[in-house]
Amino acid sequence: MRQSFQRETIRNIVKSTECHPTADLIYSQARKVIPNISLGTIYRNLSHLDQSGVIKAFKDDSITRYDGNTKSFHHLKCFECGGINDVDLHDLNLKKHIKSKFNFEPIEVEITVFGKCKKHT
Amino acid sequence: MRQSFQRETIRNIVKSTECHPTADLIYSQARKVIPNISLGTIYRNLSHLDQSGVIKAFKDDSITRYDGNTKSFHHLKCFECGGINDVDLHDLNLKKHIKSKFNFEPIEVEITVFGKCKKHT
DNA sequence: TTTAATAATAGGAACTATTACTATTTAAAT
DNA sequence: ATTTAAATAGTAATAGTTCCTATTATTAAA
Repeated sequence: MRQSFQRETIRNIVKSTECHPTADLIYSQARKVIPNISLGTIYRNLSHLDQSGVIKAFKDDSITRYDGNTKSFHHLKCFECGGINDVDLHDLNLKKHIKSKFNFEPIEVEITVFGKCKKHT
Repeated sequence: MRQSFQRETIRNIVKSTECHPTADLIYSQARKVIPNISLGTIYRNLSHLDQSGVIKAFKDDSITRYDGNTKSFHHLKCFECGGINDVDLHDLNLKKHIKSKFNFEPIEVEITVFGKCKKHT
């Protein structure tokens, strides 16, 4: 993979926030640095970065969001403000349980908990 | 809510399968019964049925699937065949854990386990 | 240090799932 | 039977994303 200023810029934008930006938000941030960057470039690079494990893509409703934190796999999503927080719910027991009970070989466990965050209780 | 043959047909299609059909699949099944049914009618009614708790909608990647089983909330998805199975992972402990550890009021827990089903191990 | 090969880009068209719009039809309450 | 509003068919519009193509830029090799 050859290097490009566009990809570095996109990488930095995703890595420097915890807000799980969408392609569109990343696009508008990137345009501040490279005014004529194209949306195709945003998507292509986000995809590369995701596939190479540098960032992590996930679906929020029907929109893709990107996470600079590749360590935490689970999310707490607030019904009130839409905010999403990364958490680690260490799913090992769940994996064992699934393997023995359902005869299914678990590889990845995706958990999203919907509810109310501390700001709205 | 007034009754219609279209809605009943759609309901029956979703209720009589465990394959989590998409709107498009339901559309083509419904056309066998009502050849000129429109896709808008499919979506409108699936939405009604979901909101009234008769069926359950969920996102699989970027497509919406519909589940006649409203009791099981969690899914096992096979990487190999794409098949999705309903399971109940009784998430009560998870809810307690989240509430105490993250100061977040959990309402619904969505779990999807990706891996290999018994046909592919 | 030029050259060659090809990855990456900008810009725009195309695609897919879904929703919105509108004139017409239909269920069911009066 | 008449009335009223919900539901419909058909179609246009939308949003997010991917695809396409001519051009540009990075890197490896000569």
